[in-house]
Amino acid sequence: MKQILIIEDDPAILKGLTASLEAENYKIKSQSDGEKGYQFAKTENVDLIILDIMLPSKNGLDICRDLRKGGINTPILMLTSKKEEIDKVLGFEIGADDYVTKPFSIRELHARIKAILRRKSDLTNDIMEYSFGNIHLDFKKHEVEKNGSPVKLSEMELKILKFFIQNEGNVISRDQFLDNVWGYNSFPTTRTVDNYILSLRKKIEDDFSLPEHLLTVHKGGYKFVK
Amino acid sequence: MKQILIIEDDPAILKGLTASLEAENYKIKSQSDGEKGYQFAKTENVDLIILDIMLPSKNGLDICRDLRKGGINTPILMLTSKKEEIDKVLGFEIGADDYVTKPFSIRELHARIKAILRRKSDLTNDIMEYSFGNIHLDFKKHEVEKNGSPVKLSEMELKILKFFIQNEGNVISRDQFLDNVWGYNSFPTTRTVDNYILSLRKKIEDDFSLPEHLLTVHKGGYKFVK
DNA sequence: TTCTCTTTTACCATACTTTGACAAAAACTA
DNA sequence: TAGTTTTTGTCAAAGTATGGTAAAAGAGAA
Repeated sequence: MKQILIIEDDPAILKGLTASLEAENYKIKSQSDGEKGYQFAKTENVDLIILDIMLPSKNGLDICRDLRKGGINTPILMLTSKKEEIDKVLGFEIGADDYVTKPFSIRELHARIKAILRRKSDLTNDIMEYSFGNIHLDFKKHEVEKNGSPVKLSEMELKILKFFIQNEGNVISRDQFLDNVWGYNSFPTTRTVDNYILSLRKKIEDDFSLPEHLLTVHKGGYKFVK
Repeated sequence: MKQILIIEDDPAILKGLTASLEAENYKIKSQSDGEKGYQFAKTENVDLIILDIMLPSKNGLDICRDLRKGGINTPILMLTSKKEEIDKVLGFEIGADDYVTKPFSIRELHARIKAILRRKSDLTNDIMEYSFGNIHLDFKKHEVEKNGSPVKLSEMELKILKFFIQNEGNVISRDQFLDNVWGYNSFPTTRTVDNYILSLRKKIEDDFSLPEHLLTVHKGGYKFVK
C-alpha cells in the first residue's frame, strides 16, 4: 500500500482528506506544522507528499525547495489557493510535481495522485523517443517520421499515441482515453475518440483500412501493438 | 444497474434529472427534503448520491459531512449554484467526491457520474490472466490462445468465460449467467446462453461435442472445470 | 479574417447478439 | 419397457449495436 504524508494545518481539511484517501486505499501520515512536516518528510520514507502552501512555522514552498535541495525526490503535490501562486511551485525553483488549486474535488485530487505515482514508478511514462514498424516518434521534439519522412501529428494525436504506447498490448476503452488524455474537465463524445483513431491510422498505418498497429477491439476499445 | 439517490428540492430539476438519468440506464431514487434524504442515504444502499447544496431542513453540506462522519463512503456528487460555494464543498472539509455548478449539461453530469463510479469499481481488480488445459487467457489484452495460437473471442464470450472461471467447479444456472453477465437490464432467452456455450466449446475445447472444460449439468446449468 | 485543430453529426457496413426451429439426449410416466 | 415430456445441442437467419468514415460545425490562434 502506498504511503502518503499530508502536511496541512487546517484540521477539518486534514480529516476529510485522510478519510477520503484512506477509502482509496492509501496509508496516511500527517503533520500539521511546517517545520515538523519538513523533518518528517526528510527522515521518513513515503511515496508521496501532499503539501499545503500556507502553513505555520515553515511554509510549503520552503519545505518543498528545501527537500529538493537536500536531495529528497519524493513526489510532491501542492495544495494552493490561487492560480497565480503556481507559477513558482512547479519547475526547478521549487520542484513540486503537481498542484491542485482549491477548490478541488476528491476525484481530481485522486486522479493526480495516481498520475504522479504512476509517473514515478513507470519508466515508460517519460518516453521521449519510440519506434515501431516504420514509424519513429520523438515526443520531446514533437516530431514524427514515417519511413524517414516527416508526418504532422496534432497535439491530441500525439497524446493519444503516447497513451497507446504506455499501454502497449492492452485494450483501452474510449472512456479510458477520455479520462487519461482529455482529463477531468472536458467531456467530448466517445465518438471523438474514433475520429482520432481514424486520423492516426491515416497517418501512421500503411493502409488505414487494414490497421496493423492501432487495432479495434469490438465492444472493448482499441489496442496498440508494436 | 447502478442506483442513484438524488436529494433535491426543486421539482423541476428533480424531474429533469430523473428522466435524463433513467434514460442513461440508472435506477433513480429521490428525496426532496434534507433530513429525509440524509436518513435515506444512511440506511439504503445506493451507488451514488447527487446532492443539492441548498435544501430545506438540512443543507447539502451538512448531509455530506454527517454521512462521512458516520462512516458512509458512498460517492457524493454535489450540485452547486455558484462557484463560490464550492470552496467549502471540497473533498477535504466535507467529503464530496465531485461537484458540478449550475447550469450544467447532462452530458457533463453523466460523464462525471461515470467517472466516479468507474473509480470505485477500479478498486475491485480481478483476474487479468488465467490458464487451463491448453488455453491461455489475457483479459487485459483481450487475447486468448489455444496451444499458443490466437483464438478470437467476442466480448460476451470472454465475459462468460471469466464468470466461469470465477466460479470454477460450481454449477452455474442459465439465470445466473443472465443476471451476472448480461445484467438486470436485458432479457435474452436462456437459449442465448446455450448458444454461447456452443461457440465457446467450439473455440476452446479440442472436440466441442465432447467438452472437457465447459460441462453440461442437466437441469442445473453448466460448470467449468480446469 | 483565414487557417488549423477539435468535436459533433450522420450514414453506412459489418460484426456481434439473439431468436427460432428442429434434432438429440435425458428424464419422467406408467 | 416404450411413449411422452422436458431439457439441451446445433445451425442458420434475423435483428441490433458498434465502429468506420467523411463532411460539417465549432473553437481558437495567428
